[in-house]
Amino acid sequence: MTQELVKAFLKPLQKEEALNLTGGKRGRITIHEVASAAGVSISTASKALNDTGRMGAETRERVKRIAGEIGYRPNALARGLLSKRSFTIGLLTTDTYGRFTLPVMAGISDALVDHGVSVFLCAIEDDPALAQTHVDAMLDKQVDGIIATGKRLDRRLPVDLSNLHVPVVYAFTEGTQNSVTFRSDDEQGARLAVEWLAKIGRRRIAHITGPEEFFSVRERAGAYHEVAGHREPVLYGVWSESWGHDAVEQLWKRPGEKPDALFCGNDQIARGAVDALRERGIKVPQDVSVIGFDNWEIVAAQTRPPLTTVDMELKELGRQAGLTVLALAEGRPVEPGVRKLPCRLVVRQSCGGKPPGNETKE
Amino acid sequence: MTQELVKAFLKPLQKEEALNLTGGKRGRITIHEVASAAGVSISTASKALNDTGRMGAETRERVKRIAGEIGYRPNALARGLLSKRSFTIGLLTTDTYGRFTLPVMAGISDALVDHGVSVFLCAIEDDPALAQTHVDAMLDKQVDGIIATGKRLDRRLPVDLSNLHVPVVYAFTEGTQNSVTFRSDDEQGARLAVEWLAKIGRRRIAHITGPEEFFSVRERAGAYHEVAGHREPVLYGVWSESWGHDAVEQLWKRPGEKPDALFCGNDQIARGAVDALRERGIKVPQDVSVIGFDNWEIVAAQTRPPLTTVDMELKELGRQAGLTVLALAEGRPVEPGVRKLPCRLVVRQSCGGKPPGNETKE
DNA sequence: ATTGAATGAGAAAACCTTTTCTCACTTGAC
DNA sequence: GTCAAGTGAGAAAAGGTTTTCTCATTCAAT
Repeated sequence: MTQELVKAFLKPLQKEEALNLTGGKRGRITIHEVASAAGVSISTASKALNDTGRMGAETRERVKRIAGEIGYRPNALARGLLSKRSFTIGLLTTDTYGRFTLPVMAGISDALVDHGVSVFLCAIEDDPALAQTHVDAMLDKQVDGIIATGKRLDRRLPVDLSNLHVPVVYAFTEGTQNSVTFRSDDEQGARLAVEWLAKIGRRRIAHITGPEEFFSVRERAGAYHEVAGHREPVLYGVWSESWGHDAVEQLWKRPGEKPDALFCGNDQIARGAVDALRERGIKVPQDVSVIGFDNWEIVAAQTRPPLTTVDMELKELGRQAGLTVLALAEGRPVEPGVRKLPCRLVVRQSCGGKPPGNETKE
Repeated sequence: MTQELVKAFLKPLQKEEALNLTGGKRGRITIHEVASAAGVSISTASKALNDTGRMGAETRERVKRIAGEIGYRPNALARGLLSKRSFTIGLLTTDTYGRFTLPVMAGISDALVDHGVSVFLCAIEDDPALAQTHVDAMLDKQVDGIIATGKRLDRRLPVDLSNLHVPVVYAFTEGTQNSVTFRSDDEQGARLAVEWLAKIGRRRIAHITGPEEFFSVRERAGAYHEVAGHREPVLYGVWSESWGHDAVEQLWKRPGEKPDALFCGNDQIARGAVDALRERGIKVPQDVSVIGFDNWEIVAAQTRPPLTTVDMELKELGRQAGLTVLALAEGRPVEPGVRKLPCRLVVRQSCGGKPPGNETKE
């Protein structure tokens, strides 16, 4: 037993010296260093660190301890070369502004960081050539998968991802046949908003929204009609504050009874509407309730009064997209199709009805 | 000559068959496939594709052509393993909101995409553990460098990057000793704003800004005093619309002559100020000029009237940070120190003076 | 004809890690 | 005292690419 011990202590020293003389490399610490410091072979070191193979418990512990002490971290490139997994995914987005991409990104990162996966972010405007460049770069780097995201549910990315040999998941953008797509349930979100207005006693609910060619606009308008009926008009326009402002002008110029609630297609429109109402001396929420869509903090929370609005839970959407692409990368089966994630109502002060306080934060 | 040709055509075919039989691999196309398809060795294929080594022009062309035809793309992992360059950098940010990070990111990506470099985006709130996790993951993946960015010039990231063996560049956040840091020249930006107001004839310029503990607030206030003197007060507050609103109330409640211009610390404050002025029946820009800071499109362009504001050129800042980290990664020398990048005045309608039209877009 | 250089192309090592296979040694049973 | 089984650990291959070294051939010059 003593002999073995002596051997065990002599051997590493010899190797160490030899190695230090030859390879005074400035580079990172490799498993080579660990092995020689621990007086074992590379294979044993590897097996010790990965809890695989057969070896004495003492050896395993010693290798692990020494690896920790000298700060060994395995080279992901070398590991990936063999395992065919780079622990890297690509996020492709057309939303340069970041309004939708950032929460999605946060969710993805959040879901994947525990799995050691990093995310390449590539903002491709609507430039097919740029998109292709980025996709190529990602594939060269052996990404385990790609998540495509955009700023519109009904738009495709300017690059075809359908025949890649890595899994692709679509989030908040239109996917291809037989792909997995995550999107918000705008219908349910709109219903949530209108039902809330109804619940707090509003009866004349108008809907001011974006361009009718947006799929989500039509979906939201559909749900609005289902719940609110057809008593008040739907005003289609653009996604801007000034349109919200103008729409209120239009509504209040019409003869007859005025709406007692406005369901707006996004927070910017809602904000424009609130401003217009205030200018007309109409009190929000006492006289008219206003509800937005998106829960874009910077707009919704800074409006006076702060906007009650519908949150599309984009972070959760990103989280699920991340987990899904990971599952696909690991070969686990995933049912293709479109998954609609429910929206959530964020109650602030622009509707009245219920006191603030249950407002959930981002 | 004919014999050689025949040989050249026979050889690849034989090899091809052999390879197809043995290795019906589902994986990507490797240089192996290129070599056998072209009837040359791997080494020759590599040299042909990289324009290195000695070989006949015809061989080189043939290899290149065939590589193109069968869609060969080199495996960046394998390449990186040898070359010690992963053509990957990490972007670390504490700005989860993306207000500052996104333009910076766009600039970095823009500058580096041509060099084949991809960017890992890691949003670390203020969580040191999360930050360390991300940094470790990046280092494991052998990033060629790291860019650290934040939402405040005078704050450090919650993780120490000073002794990494990869280059680190700081952008819009405080760097460490002997590092390269890029930041906006807030002093010059503020001067730009105040001088513009003076130029269009304003004499009583007040300054409504953020918390005094922000370095950039003090810098901007300093420049403001230099140009405008001390006739009007500086109102320190928070970075919100409501503070802009309140500050105007304060200013107009005071006895005596009122300001004819407001230089605001950011666009949100400016917007709140504009709203407050309108509520008081004061016309912008006829009675009072208002100027913001940040050129945050979503706020600046949607304000009525649209805000004249100072753009910090964050995209350019990102571009330079990207090129710098690349230079460092390639071993080119870079002078350490803080580089201040000039701001740019974006003229919209909230100041009057000059008709709109020279507004530059993002 | 023989040498020398120049040319074209391949063999092999290297990068770092994981995994499979093999080998030597110990232990318990006969 | 021999055998079988079990145990601990190392050798070697693999992954895809680049690079250096070596070899064989050609051609010009002696």
